[in-house]
Amino acid sequence: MFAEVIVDVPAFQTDMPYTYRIPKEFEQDLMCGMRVHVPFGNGNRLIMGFVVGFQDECDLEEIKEIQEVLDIAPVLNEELLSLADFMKNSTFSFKISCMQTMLPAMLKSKYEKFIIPTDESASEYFNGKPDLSFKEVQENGQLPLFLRLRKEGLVDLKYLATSKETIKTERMVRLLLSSEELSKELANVRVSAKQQKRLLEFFSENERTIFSAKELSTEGISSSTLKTAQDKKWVEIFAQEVRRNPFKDAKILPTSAMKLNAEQKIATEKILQAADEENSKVFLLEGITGSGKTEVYLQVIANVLEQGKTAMMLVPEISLTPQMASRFKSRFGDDVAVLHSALSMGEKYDEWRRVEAGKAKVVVGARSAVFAPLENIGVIIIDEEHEAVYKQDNAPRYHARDIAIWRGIYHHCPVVLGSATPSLESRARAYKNVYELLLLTQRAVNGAQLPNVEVVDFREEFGQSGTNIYTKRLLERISEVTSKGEQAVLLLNRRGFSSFMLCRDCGFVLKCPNCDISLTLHMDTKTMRCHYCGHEEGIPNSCGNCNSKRIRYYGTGTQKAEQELLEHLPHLRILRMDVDTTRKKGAHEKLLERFGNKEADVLLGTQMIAKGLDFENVTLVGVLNADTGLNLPDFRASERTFQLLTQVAGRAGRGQKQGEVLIQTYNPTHYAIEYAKKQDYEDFYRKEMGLRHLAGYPPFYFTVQITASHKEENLASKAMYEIFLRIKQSLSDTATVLGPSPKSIARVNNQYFYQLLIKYKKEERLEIVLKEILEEMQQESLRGLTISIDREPLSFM
DNA sequence: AGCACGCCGACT
DNA sequence: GTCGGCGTGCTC
Repeated sequence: MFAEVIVDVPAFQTDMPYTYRIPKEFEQDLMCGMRVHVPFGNGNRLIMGFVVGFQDECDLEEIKEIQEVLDIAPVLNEELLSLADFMKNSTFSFKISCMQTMLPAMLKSKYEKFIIPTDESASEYFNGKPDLSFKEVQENGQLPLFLRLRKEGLVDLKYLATSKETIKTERMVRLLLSSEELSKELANVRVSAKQQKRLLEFFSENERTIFSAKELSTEGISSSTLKTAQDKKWVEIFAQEVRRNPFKDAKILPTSAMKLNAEQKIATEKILQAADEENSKVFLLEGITGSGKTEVYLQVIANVLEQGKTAMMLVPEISLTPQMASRFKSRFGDDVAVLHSALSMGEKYDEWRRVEAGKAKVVVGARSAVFAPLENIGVIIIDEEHEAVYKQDNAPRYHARDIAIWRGIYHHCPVVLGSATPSLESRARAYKNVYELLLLTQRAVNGAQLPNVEVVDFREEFGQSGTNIYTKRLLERISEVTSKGEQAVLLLNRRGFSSFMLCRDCGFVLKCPNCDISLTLHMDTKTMRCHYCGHEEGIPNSCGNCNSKRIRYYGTGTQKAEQELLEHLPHLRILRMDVDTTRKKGAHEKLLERFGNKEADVLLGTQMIAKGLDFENVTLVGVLNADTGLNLPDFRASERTFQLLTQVAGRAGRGQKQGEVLIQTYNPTHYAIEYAKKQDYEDFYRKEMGLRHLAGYPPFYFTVQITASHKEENLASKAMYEIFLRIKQSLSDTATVLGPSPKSIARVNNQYFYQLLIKYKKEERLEIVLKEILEEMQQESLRGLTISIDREPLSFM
């Protein structure tokens, strides 16, 4: 018997199954979707691979044998295996990358290399150790020595592959004595053995016979005491598997379903009807902020669970919306698995395993949770479907929405895309009845109204209030609202900005030595860091160009905004929420909890405060600078600005009290701001669609971005030009190609980047042509050239 | 990706 | 002469 294996070598030449002999002892049990370790290549280094098929015979001359089987059950089921095929084809990426992306990082293998003696005469170099780490030998500069020894046949290389997965265990103590034996031992115990006596007493006072070592230690029974007791055969110590539960300290109270209004009811019923009919249609749930989309999700999921099915819900980044996670936990308790980036690798793995074992029937998570190994899915929901984070911006460049729709078809279940400000792509599909549109036009809380929005023109205020962060009008409103005991949320829009260092004398900006980009200031680590290659250096105190000491650091701006606000309104209690204050695990939740407990009057923060906050005492939302981001070279700049303003405006007036929103801007007449003021998505949609139509952008056209990179600039540009010609001749005349052009950040990690953008309506051969190009560019033995293809890119920078 | 092989320039 | 630099081809 032979197995087909996809090996962990993400490269064009190896992106295919390799055949391996199955050891006799695994012939019966090896299944598709299991992980194995196999020898690969000349040196027979060990690497991980996934079994994807079987063969009875194989006519290859040399066949190697599977070295180790890592799983007792497949980690990728049949569905996910065929999803990997879909992903590979639609994102132009390697199969192995797709498969790895679908699994928690803990299931990745790590590889190590050792040098071992093969002859006694070599033992003098090993200091009595059985082997030496290759890496350490290399770092010590001893590599040439050992390479020579290897040529003489005295040492050899040994490869080791290990799965990272660990199962957390806890030391448990079980009493082995009956109650009679216990009292006997207690009577006999020596007076000097105080600790042993304490342990016996503890067990005789308690009914339970099993305690964790941790519990006992809080009772003052140390682990050395336990060891002695174990030697005396009083107790047994054993390891028990424990779940790394990210919610173990959270206090979560159960909640029950709320009453739905008429619109919510219709939406819920339509979705449930599709679920009943096993209809894999896609709904676009367009509901104004505060219209109770979440309650619709919750009731749909509750109903689907009652039918014995499972459910999945994606959110942009759950750590940003802890309120959402706890809302799900409150309603569904331990049926919910939460998967998001703030969890540790172990926590993610344990949540994943609960899903895989069928113990969790609802998955709530960020982008990659779309691959959760749920079976029998009854509904898939994507909240805030317009968010760009649903698209992964490195390979495989998949969009969670596409994966969700694929899985919906596989499971015959509906997919719900929810948003107050749908992406134009989705809204246009609803218009063409590809998706079914469900509208929520009313705020769910009885009597809650959409807030009044006022636009304040910054230009008229310039220099008046002694600050260029706040207008007089906004300061007045903050003062008034907070004096009534109500709260305010202030958004500092940082889109398209990062913190950098600038010399006031010569204008020098500190840049990365490897990439054409300025270094970003990180106050938490006190370093300047490159976001692209990870290069790091200390914060300079003089200019590297002219030696001037007059250096200015442009921070996130939140500190400055806080400081200036305090200068004007010194009595205010301000909570600042930005990268600096939310770095620590759980800090985000804590800040929000404090704000919810009214420990502060004002919550001041960057984009992260725009989403999902639901505090009924917030009656004022201020946007300090609405314009940032409007002028980015991105055709979605207006859409993004409109979305952000609408989202943040939706934080006001969620309870009975009327809310108000104040938008400070230099562009009061820009349509994104005018429509945000009216909170009118539909009008914005029509206006923006008109502009996209004129300019020939999505959703009227599909887009594909091709990027070529090489460490020699002319080779990158030459390759891109060849690709351009090749594409141009194979496209119909309804398609256009923009470029080729150097990327706006032309050099990253000492590689030069060139790109082009294809806009097309219908090109049936495009996928094939792109695959051909990828292959050809490999075979031209243009070494060091990397081509990447991004379908429907969300950023053109 | 990463390993071995093989072909050239810079040293003992 | 040989050590080790990197370009080339291949991995069941």
